[in-house]
Amino acid sequence: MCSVYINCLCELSKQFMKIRQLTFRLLQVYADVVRSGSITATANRLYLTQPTVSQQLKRLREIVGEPIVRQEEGRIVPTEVGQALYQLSQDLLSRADVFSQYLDEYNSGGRGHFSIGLVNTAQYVLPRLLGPFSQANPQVDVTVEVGNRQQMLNRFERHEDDIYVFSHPPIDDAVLAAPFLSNPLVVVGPEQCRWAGVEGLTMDDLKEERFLLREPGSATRHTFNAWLDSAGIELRSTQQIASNEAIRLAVASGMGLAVLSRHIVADSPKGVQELPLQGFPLKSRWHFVVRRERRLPPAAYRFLSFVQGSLAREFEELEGEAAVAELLQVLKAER
Amino acid sequence: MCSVYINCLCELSKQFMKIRQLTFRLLQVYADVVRSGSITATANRLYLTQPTVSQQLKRLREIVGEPIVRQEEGRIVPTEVGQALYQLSQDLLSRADVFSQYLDEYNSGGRGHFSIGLVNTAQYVLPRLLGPFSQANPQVDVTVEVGNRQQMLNRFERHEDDIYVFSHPPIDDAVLAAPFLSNPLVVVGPEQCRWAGVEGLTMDDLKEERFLLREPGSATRHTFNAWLDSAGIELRSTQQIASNEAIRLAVASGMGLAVLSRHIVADSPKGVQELPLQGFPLKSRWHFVVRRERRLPPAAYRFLSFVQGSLAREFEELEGEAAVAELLQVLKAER
DNA sequence: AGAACACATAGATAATTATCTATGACTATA
DNA sequence: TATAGTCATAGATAATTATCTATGTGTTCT
Repeated sequence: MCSVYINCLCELSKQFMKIRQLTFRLLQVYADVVRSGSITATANRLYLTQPTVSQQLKRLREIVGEPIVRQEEGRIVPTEVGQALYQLSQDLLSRADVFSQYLDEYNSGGRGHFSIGLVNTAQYVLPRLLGPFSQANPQVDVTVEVGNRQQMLNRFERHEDDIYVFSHPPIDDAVLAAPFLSNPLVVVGPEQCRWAGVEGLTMDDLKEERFLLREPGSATRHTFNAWLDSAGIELRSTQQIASNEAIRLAVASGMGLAVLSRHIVADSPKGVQELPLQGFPLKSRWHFVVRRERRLPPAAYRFLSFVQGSLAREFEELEGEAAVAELLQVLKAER
Repeated sequence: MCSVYINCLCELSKQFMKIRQLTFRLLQVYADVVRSGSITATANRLYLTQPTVSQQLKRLREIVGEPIVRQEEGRIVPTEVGQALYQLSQDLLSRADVFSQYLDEYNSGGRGHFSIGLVNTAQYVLPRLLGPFSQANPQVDVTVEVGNRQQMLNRFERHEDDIYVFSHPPIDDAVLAAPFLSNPLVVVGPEQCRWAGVEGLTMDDLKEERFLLREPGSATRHTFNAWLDSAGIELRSTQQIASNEAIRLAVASGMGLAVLSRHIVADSPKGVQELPLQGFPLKSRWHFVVRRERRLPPAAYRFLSFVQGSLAREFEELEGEAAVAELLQVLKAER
């Protein structure tokens, strides 16, 4: 038995407490005995028999290596060492208790940490969900990661975040996705765009325009391309710009038109306007994406619940709310 | 099995940590794993096998109810809960360590408490031992009880103190006594006493004098009486006074003569002087008295050692030092 | 791809712990 | 001085824990 080695090391210096055998149970029992001054009373309170408690005390005494209580006028009173031990017990037990409370909070999701990875476009709406959530759960600490679709896919592959937001969830069996919010894509032009007032505007009218596009990995671009393909249209002139914000500014300064999430336009409409192109807005939706195998931190779960409770109210997204509700169901079942 | 009841209470609220099974050993192992980031390394360091450590972690995980570590790039890293648990471990272990140190100090006698019961007369010399001891051992807290012989005997009977000092130790098998310091009894008279210069002064000369005596229980009185008896002398006139100090003052004011410990006269010689009566000083000695069955607090043991080391030096009491050394031997053997 | 390493799991066993019941000893109190 | 109450001890047993060895499963480095 290996324990021999270590015990030996301890035994040599003789007077050390045999700390390795010390359990919180013993301390609990001991503390109660000191408080009640009676072994029998403690036994009753803890649903034990009196000899059991006596023996626990004996064992604790052996662990400490010193008498810890004595009987005095019918009461059990701690010796000097016993008093120090009692203080220790109180101290240790209350600390363990604090930890236990922390665990509770952690499990309820009211405390802790989770990280969420957003594709660029989503950063315009997620704050509207995260803000109120953080307000309501100040002890929860959220990390928000933002990147373009490819970067987010990389993070996703490496399991780096707890929740992801994609327009087009990666196809993967080990993944759960819930479309929680519609993300209408609209065509935007500069403020004084000549197409603005045109009724029944079609893509045909715009084919001479230059279109400013996100990089090929981008979901917005992908959706737009798919639509162009299905409509059999090819753009005459395009230019690639890496950020939505840069695109908006470029559009405002008259460099061309663009397809953007309507949320972006709503968020910062300066210098641009939505054009009433037929067939638009293109429908698309953001999805919450979580990995099946990854145990979702309770705080992340709580966030999803929170979102589920506010989509209908704040965003009139009944479908989204239902989808998130279903996601939560599945997660709960798998826990 | 009774454990069922309590477990049930816990199980109902579900997420609580199973604190009763938590041992310090587990925390030690866990803390080491977190520090080293490796199960195998910890196993080696603690002279265990790798599976043993793995299983300890598993058990700890079950106790906590949450995953506490995960493997990440070959290292074991704590989860969020695991980090909190690690902090807890450190905290608890260091507290237990402090207690362990306290125990050491207590056992070495360098810290703690003991009480010593003195008969009145001894209070004139014991401070000369206790003072330096306290100075050298500031963490030791000594209670000194003082009373007349009868009062001390009562305390002794009730096991109220750790060490007693008597001139005449109570006869009791369960008692160890070491005569540590001589206590010469001398006859004293007022400063201008006519007997002061007389050569070959005998009791016969003094039989007309009034003698001021302590109460019958007193050792001083007892010794004096025994001497009177053996010399076949009966005193003409006596008066009983309860305290040595009061007797000294009474003698100084000419109320009579008295037999007192020479230490008292040495301590406060004002108004009195020793008379050169033949046969005096009467020999007597103070004894340290301890009960065999009572476990002497280490601090008390340390005090006796201290005394043993200073008697020869400070009091030229070689015999006393030997007697205390012997006492310590016996105590050590009985521990 | 193969070797080396790190961890997990299974199965076995010895040691320890947690309990109980029964009984004995001591101590107050009626 | 009975009597009741409190604690200690003994003896028995079930449960848990601490270990090991052997083996399996992934990573990581070459």
